Amino acid sequence: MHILLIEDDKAMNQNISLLLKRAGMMVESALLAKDGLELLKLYEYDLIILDLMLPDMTGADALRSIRSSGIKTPVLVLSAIELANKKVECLSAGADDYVNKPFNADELVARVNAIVRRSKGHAESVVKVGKMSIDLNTKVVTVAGKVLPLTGKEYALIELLALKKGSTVSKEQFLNHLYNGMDEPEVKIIDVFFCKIRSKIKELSGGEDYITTVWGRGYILQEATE
Amino acid sequence: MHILLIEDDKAMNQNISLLLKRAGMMVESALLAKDGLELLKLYEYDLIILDLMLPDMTGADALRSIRSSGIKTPVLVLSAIELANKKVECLSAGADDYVNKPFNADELVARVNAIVRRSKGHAESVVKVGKMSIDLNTKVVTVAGKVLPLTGKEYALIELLALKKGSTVSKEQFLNHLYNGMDEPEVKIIDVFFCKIRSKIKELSGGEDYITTVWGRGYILQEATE
DNA sequence: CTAAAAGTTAATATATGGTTAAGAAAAAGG
DNA sequence: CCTTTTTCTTAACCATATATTAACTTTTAG
Repeated sequence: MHILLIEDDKAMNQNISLLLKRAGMMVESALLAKDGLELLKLYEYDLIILDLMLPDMTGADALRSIRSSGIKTPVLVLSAIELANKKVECLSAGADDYVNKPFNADELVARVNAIVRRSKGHAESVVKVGKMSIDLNTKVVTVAGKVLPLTGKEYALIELLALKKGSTVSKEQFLNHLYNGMDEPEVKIIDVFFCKIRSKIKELSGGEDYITTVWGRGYILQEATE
Repeated sequence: MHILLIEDDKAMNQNISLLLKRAGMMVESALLAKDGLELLKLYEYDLIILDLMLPDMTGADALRSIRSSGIKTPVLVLSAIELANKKVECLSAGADDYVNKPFNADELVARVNAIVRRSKGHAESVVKVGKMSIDLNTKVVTVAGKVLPLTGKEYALIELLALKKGSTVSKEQFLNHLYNGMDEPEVKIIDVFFCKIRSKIKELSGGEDYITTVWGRGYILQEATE
């Protein structure tokens, strides 16, 4: 993952850079907005981390000039000051997230990952099976054009099926996806959820159902073959 | 992006023109204020770059005459001299920004982009949902033509909803927007605020309410669909 | 046939959201 | 400063949506 870091404070710049590199990311630094913009014209990045207060340009202006030159790379704004209207200005100027200094290292890494994942996913985030389409970004599942009303856990099941489309997913994998090993309920819950999900899908599709049971192994997302 | 450049010095005019064109902008030049005003009556521009010292009129006078003829196109004033009172005079006569000569090429481009962006944004900073409209610039929310009396935090909630119109906003996101991670109160506060906001909206709208709860995920700004 | 696996349904438990009131904190006014 | 008023926050309650379990039925493989 390539990240462009625009931050004038050298110590802070090095600090963040190290932090991100340790998390396996490739970081390029710029001390001025001007330099950052120059780099943006030459290379492609997955994310821009932008300090709000730079000597040559305010963060919001830098952001606007990034966006107006047609660059759609996600931007995370870093700010030392807590000003609500700055935040609003940045978000409306096209920022994807806003983090205050001082920040927690792990949180920053997590946010960076989240933003990049979100932006990458955007291109290929809709999985389709028959009349059903699963948008992994907005987390909305549609059947025959209508929204499938799913609860959180129900969605999580379909999500995993969509992510692993083409291969069978075991009940243990579902449990793991839903509870991460913490306070896992009984395996049976998976059957119960699929029962509910299927009846909801059939209601909208007119009897069709895109989840196939693989006896003894789990479930797989595919059109019913009969 | 269409720019009108009013600058009498031919070398400088060509210089700036080239610079802006290289940044992908379309530039039309005028050597006299008179000519510039004539062009403004005929065509529409996204920005006017105006030299402060022109042979036939001072920049400030040109500016006043532009504004008095009802043209709201943003103006960036270019000046060879750094006189604080000139700057103030121009800004109060309706200029949007003020740049000194000599200027850095990249900076000028950035400022131009910034101003245009800002001015465009200005037009679309009002988010509307049903009878409710949220002006992100003046921070005033209106329902059925009447001003909705909101406290600071209450407004901040609606503001984030408006910024993220079309997608669900989680309670954690609201907390972050309101408190920036510092001394965050309990999540419950979000429910309490929405309860109050809703009752205020309903009072003015006559029962309608434009905030929809997405169970387990957050809130979303949209007309009640029933 | 039968034992294991999966489907289904209803009941119970838990989590989340709506609402209100009361106390704490902050802002406004003297 | 101190007082008054407004705003913010917490706590408590209830209603409802969701999650989980349990019990029972159906299907499947051998």
